Amino acid sequence: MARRRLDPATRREKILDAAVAYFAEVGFDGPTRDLAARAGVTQALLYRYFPSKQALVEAVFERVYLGRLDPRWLVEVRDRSLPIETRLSRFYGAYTRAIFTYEWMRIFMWAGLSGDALNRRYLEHVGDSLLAPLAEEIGAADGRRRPGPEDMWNLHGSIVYLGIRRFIYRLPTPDDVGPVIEGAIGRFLAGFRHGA
Amino acid sequence: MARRRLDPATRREKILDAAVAYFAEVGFDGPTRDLAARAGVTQALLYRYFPSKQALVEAVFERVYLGRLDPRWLVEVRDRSLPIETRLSRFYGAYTRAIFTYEWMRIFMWAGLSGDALNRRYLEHVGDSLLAPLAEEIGAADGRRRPGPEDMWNLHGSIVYLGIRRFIYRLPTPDDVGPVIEGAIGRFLAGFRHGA
DNA sequence: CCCCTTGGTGTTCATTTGATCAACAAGAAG
DNA sequence: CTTCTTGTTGATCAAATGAACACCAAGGGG
Repeated sequence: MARRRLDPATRREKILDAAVAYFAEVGFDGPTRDLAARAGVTQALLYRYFPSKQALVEAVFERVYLGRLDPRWLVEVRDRSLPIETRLSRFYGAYTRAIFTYEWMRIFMWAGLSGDALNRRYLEHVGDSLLAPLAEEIGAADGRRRPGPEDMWNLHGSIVYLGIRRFIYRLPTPDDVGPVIEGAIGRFLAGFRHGA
Repeated sequence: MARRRLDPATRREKILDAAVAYFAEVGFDGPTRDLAARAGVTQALLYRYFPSKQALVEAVFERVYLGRLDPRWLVEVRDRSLPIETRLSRFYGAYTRAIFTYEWMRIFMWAGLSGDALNRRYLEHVGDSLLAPLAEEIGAADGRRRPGPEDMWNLHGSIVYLGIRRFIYRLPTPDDVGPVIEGAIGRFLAGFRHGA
């Protein structure tokens, strides 16, 4: 086998990169031998950089989850000098740019099905720290009513489902998600104002 | 081991029932020994009723997918003597009663992630044979415009995501999904009429 | 009551898979 | 050029897993 020495830091990164792509594709039950082959490395070497497969999986989680959500998004959402439509569009534009990724979407779904606690914590965070402020801003813009949590999850789901169709089910979806998202937000706001 | 003889048909059904529940929970990589234990049967017996694990998995697919969608739903959707809101609510009421099940939702998602062809065919069917007629009826009721496919997927996703939150991510959701669905439909229609 | 069909079990096999370890060799240091 | 550190490999182990098979016994037919 071609034996090239890399310094531990970069080798670890290469393995992690391969692991993210590999687990995203086949799930966490994928054998470490196949993963090693993809990383261009022997299976034994994985265990020099990670004590166990579980540890490698957790490093993948960390790599994928950490630093995805930018706190500045919320600051901009609260900037009431802009119309609520614009703020929501910008927020979900940034949000989908962050998570509409083959790796993120699929690893999140594999982990969700497997019952990983990180998912629930992440989604509780979405509900409490993202959707709640959004609802508050929509309520403030409307002046009379404020969307409830289920209303907000409804909007959220209508947008996220586009990523699910694309990355989980691998179905054809529009290249540019911008207009679709703006349509969803526009309908949500208009529908919220006129009626339900 | 308690050895009770059942006629092949019922035994096969019992194994299939257990397999549906088991694979829904742990995914298709779950070992056949655990499945057999759940079915109250030896692992070897599985191979008397199914030639391979793959065959068992396919039998599970058949059991779960077949006969879920009722053609009568579409007939009722096209009954223009009723307001479009009512027709959509009834349709999605029936649809969610059919698929908002621990087993269906999770097996569908496991299969989707694994890239099973049945999923794509099912979703193409949803798009072509369910959402398209729905869009036509909404267009006819509106008189001027007709929602595009992405608009319809948007409505669909906003509703299905509720099931994803409940059964995939195991997050708390309202016991009665009726009002949530009606809210989503109401907002969609109102938003479609007034604006986007 | 006996027999005999066949549903069911216990055991075993070949692979696969996570993990370990002694040995090898790349490449910096002297 | 030699040496020594250590990144990397090939071989190997034990457990898990899909599958096969000889044998056992439940329970209907005579």
